[in-house]
Amino acid sequence: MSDNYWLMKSEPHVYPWSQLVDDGSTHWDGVRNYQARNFMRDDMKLDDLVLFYHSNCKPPHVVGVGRICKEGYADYTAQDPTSNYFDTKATFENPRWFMVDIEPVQSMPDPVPLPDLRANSELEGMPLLQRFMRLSVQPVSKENFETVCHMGGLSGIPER
DNA sequence: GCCAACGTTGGC
DNA sequence: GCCAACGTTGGC
Repeated sequence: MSDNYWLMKSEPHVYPWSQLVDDGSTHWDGVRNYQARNFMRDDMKLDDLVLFYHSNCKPPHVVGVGRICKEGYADYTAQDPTSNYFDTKATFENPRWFMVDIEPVQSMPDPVPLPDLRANSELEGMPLLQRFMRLSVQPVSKENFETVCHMGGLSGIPER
């Protein structure tokens, strides 16, 4: 099993954690950034765990742990002219954009606000906490992942 | 709602 | 292939 850990951002007014819990799983469409795409296409593996992060809210916070339940495949919204994410350069042969599927594993009993993450010296160097870090899909070290789980009130990294 | 940083686009 | 203009992100 791969031992990669991740963080994915979602704006709660667009797609909140509670929606993922209700849906049971979702496809992570609409990512239009090459670095984030490459992570999803090349590096995210089945059963990898993901910190689900609510951005663009007060305060931003980590709200749950998810799991990759389908590895990278073509983001079909790029080929759908009616979609907000339509991209004229995406074709069946060369889909250009990729997505994964994610499902909820555990909700954080105590969602972890960004200021708390910043205040924890154990998380120094965590990509999320770097200035002007905009990547919506980013790697997290196992150590950092476990620390955030503890801060959120979990006993450790969830079973998958 | 401000705005800095950064990614992308497109003219040349 | 440079680079200015533009759009987006996302914390504050």
